[in-house]
Amino acid sequence: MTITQLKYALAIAEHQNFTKAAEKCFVTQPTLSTQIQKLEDELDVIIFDRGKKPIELTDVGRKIVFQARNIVNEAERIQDIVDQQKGFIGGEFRLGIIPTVMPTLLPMFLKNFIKAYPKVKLKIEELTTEEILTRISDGHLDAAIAATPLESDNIKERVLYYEPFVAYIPDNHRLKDKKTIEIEDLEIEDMLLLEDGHCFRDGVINLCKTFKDQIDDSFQLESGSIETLIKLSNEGMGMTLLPYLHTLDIKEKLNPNLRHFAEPSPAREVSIIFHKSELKMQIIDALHNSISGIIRGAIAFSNVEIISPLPK
Amino acid sequence: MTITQLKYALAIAEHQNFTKAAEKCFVTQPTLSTQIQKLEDELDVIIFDRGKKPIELTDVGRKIVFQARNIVNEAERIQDIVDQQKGFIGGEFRLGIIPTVMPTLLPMFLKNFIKAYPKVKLKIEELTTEEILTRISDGHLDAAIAATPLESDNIKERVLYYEPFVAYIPDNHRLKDKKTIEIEDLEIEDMLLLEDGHCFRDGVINLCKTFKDQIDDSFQLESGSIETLIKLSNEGMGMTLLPYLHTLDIKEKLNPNLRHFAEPSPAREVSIIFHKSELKMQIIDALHNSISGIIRGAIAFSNVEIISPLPK
DNA sequence: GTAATTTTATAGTCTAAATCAATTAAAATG
DNA sequence: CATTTTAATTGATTTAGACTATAAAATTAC
Repeated sequence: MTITQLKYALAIAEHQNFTKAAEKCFVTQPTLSTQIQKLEDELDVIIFDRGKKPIELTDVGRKIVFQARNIVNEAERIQDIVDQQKGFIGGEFRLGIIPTVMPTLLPMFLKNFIKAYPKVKLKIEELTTEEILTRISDGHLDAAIAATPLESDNIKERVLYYEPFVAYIPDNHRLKDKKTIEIEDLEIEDMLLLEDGHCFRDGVINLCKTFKDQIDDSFQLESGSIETLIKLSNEGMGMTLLPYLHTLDIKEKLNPNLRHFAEPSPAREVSIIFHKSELKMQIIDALHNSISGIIRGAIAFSNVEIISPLPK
Repeated sequence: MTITQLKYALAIAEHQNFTKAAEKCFVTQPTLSTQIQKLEDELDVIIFDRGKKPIELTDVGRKIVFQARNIVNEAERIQDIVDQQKGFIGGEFRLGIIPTVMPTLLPMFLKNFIKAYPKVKLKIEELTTEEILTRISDGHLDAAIAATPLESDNIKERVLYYEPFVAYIPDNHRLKDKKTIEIEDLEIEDMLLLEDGHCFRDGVINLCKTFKDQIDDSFQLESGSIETLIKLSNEGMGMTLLPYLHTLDIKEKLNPNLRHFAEPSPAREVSIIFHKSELKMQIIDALHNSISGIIRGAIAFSNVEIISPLPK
């Protein structure tokens, strides 16, 4: 049994197809066929059920592939150890970011980061929290930036910053004349919420929930972007809540519509999250430092109340 | 990087010697030399410092070998998964047993066990608790039978039975005329204790400690075997405590010297312990079942008070 | 301080294993 | 039923792993 064979098995399990898996492994398809056969012969079990199309794992196969994932992960940590020893910070790094963080945070730190760590090949994807969790678990992402705490078993979190919510009150809204908003003022019925893998949205719902127990989701409107949200709000669909960093680049003429909360401000916790195996930890540390440094100048709030992104 | 190379590195790290490691791996010494060189070339680090005799690990080398242990352990679990799937219970299994359990328990279950599981090649070693803990941690033992709880990080425990202590009171001892012994009767000064990787001995000391805070170890005598202990006791060196199973095969003429404790009897907890990775769990389960079944007839006590084997 | 011994590294050879290109076989699709 | 997709097979080629023999280096013995 070799690590290579296990990697092949993982690729086939993932793509459910020898040919595609072979491409991903940069070998020919017969190579995969023979290597998997050798593995199956050595263990004397059938791992893949070729009877079904697309190919499926047998029951043992599923367990073996799960364990193979562990072995391959642990094996990759050897290179990690060496990199750490050499102080080398580089290689491919796949980072996921949730939609409501992506457009504000990324421009702030990316330039600095690639300058500070030119050997790191960052591959950034905009993903929902849900997608992020599965992709960190299955090894397709090295880390991600999301609202926390998530309380997910296989995933560790390291807080980057706390981002207060700022209310956007359209003209003619009942709260228009208040200078600062109280949490008690929020009514889920006249609030526009952003669908964001449920995470930002659930955070806001939790905020209102403390004062309203019954929520009828059918009245809520969900939009795909902060910009749409503001436009809808301006057309009289209700007020909305914006993460603080988004308010920094809002058009100046709309600024009068922004209302800060009375302290402690409701806020979301934004963290870099990664698999508990702590693979590529040097790069995660580098990202952490890089982002923390940038954000320190932008967010000065200290007295905040964290809103959980989890439903209920 | 191959699993084989990692195994070679582990062997060399253990024996600090290429030649001896080669023998253990059933290959020639040049094979090890070249494979380790290939591994070092690929990772571009030096793992072994050949400058020193005996050979030493470099700092990175130590980390790499530690990780290699993880990888090899995880890799061996693949075969485990397959065995479990097939219901196969077999292969080599290295079991450690502490001295005060070995002579009584082993004859009781061994015959039955090898009959029930003929494919398991049991390798049994008599070891102290301390030796057992290091050998389970470094993978030289698959499991062991010892007094518990041990509260060791990497090790899981599964209780096999509770074994009460029985007092052995020599003729002319101050307690000779009591029918049953109370814990309060015990005096650490006239007690003979068996050195047993400190575990049985510490258990008894704990027992007395509840009534005496100061112990002067210089007065205590330690012997290597239960038989010697009884003889010394008979020569007026003091009373002693025997684990219940030992009293079953004591010579009949000495039986009058045995005194049971008033309930709840002080007892030791005897468990099968194993690495937290739960490798070869089917065999551990088989041993557990086998021993539990046998012991059920022999020990009928229920109202017991557990004495911890840990110092202090 | 040199000889003997132990231990690791190197060289050259052999064998087995891994991979590839080309082809066949089998299944799914249209 | 023909076409397409996909896995298995074949045979050649390259690579990797292991061996024997030997050299080099270090340690120990005398």
